[in-house]
Amino acid sequence: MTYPLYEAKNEIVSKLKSALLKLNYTGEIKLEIPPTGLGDFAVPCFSFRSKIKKSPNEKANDIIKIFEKSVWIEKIEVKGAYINYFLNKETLKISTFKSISKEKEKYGYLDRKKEKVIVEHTSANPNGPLHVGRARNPIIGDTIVRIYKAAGYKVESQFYLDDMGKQVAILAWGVNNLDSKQIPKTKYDKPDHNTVGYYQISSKLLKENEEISKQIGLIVKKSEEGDKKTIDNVHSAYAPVLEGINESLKRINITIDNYIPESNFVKDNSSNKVVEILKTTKYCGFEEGAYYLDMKPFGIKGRNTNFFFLRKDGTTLYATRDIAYHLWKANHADILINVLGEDHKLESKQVEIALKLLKVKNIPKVIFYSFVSLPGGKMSTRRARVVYLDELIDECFNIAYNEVKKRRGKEISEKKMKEIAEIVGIGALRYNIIKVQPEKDIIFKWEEALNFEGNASPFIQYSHARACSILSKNQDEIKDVDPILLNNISEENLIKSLAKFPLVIEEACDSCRPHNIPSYLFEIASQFNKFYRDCPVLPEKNKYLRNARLALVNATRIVLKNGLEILGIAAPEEM
RNA sequence: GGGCGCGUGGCCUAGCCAGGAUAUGGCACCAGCCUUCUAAGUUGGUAGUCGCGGGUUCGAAUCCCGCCGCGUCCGCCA
Repeated sequence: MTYPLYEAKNEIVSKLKSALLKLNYTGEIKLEIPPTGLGDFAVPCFSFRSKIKKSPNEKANDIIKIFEKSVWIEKIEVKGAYINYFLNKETLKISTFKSISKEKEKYGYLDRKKEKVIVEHTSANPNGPLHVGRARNPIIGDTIVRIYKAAGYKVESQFYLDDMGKQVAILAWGVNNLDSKQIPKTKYDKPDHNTVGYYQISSKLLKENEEISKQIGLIVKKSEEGDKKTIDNVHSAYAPVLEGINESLKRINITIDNYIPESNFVKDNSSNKVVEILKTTKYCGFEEGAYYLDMKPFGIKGRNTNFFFLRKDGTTLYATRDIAYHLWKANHADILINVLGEDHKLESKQVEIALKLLKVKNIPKVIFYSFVSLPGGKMSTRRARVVYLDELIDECFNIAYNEVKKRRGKEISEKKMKEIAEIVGIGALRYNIIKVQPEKDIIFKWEEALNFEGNASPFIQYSHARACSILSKNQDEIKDVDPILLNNISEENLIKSLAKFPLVIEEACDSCRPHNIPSYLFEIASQFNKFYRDCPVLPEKNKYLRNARLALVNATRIVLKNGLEILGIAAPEEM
């Protein structure tokens, strides 16, 4: 499928190319979006070179002299060093309407591609419920999954399950040795919350009691040696935690396609194969029976640049198994994306270097996010200084519920109010996290997380509900739609923005910027509300104009719904 | 000590990768707009040395160098 603005851009670029050729100008063509009122596309002429010395303004004038009008270009202007292009409004209106009404729930989505993508995200230690500190991970990850799907890729999400480490060993020891009476009751009757107490108590005991510390160490060692009984025992300890995590994720519209246990790569011996190859590289070093790679030649700096991949007792380390996992992933997909906390930056770099030494071509693209911290500092499951994701979800629901009750309490049923509150609350949560660039620090403040006004999901959902409300009140068939009749400035701006949707998806995907989607949807919702203010739809007497406006409302509804879908946020028909 | 990331009105944030036209929007605050399609909306206003100092350039929030602040990492942990 070819979307309207792609046609327009192609036309400008190809005409510009031939103009430059004729004039003997050289240089790269950059299409920009100019400030409001100066046209739809702009080309700066600073960088064009010519034999005779001329100012950018003179060059721009030379170019537009030989530029012909066309289907897409209605007007060309020179302002300073810029050529400003004004699109033919009729062409834009007609083709945008045609495109949206043809593609419907697929509008904006890009052509199917052959490549398969694996997105690894969340991968939390299954020792307790997800907390807000790492809550960005599933939300960023799942949004990336949805963006890549919208961009036409086949996508699989994976949760790398750390079933061998010390964290799960501590948990397993607790489950095996502690009496359930010792475990404090939690306010959530959920398997992950019911289990985390074992972890918290045994990690306290671990510090105080050397014998316990030894026993936990033994669990780790046996796991790493691939002892099936131990691995199964650990599995039954963390299984309820994982079940609880899954439940929470499901509530915020996230499902993981596959859980990949770390122990797989010990069982199948692939981590040992990684060790054998790494040992043969010239960067390999040996220290008291343990093996490492010297990372200095690869630009890694710090107190200690040795990257150990084999202990003196012959067992592998977390990073070694991670390398084996990536080796496996590289053979199962064309594009790999990892969503990781910023604490994994060094490890991720070490894995990347090792993969290159193993001649792996398919190196993952990694999105690092900064931790969400509390006003007093960072969160910690061990010290029980946490806000759990479940608490945040419930708070979002409660606030949303109060809002719905305040506004609609007299009109709609309790059940309906709860449905709406769930949709609005979850939306607010996901939107608030995804609208900020992953690498920015977030200090978690309840009043900000739960602000439902302005640039927040309820605003967008509300606009969608408004559109649905208008459409549901219309009894007549929407036919003979003539978009050319829509010449109010609010209508024209809205149509232009609707036309941009595919470009936004492409950009969000190519540059891995999930936060582009929320800002685009905010733009659409704002413009729709301005249209709503300026252009009455149902009361409009002229039936042709009324039909065209109804079609515009429907087109907006489609874009809002499709866009919210990419964010994993439901689009309610009423609020 | 070193590496990496971040620093934009009182608070939050876009733009930075690919330098370019009056720096984007939101929250809060002030003043308006509901007998008309849901006011979770909308109009206007107050508010900015783009952390600081240099440099490159016709032009720097954007690129380069130095410094400051915050986060994070530098385990035979995960």
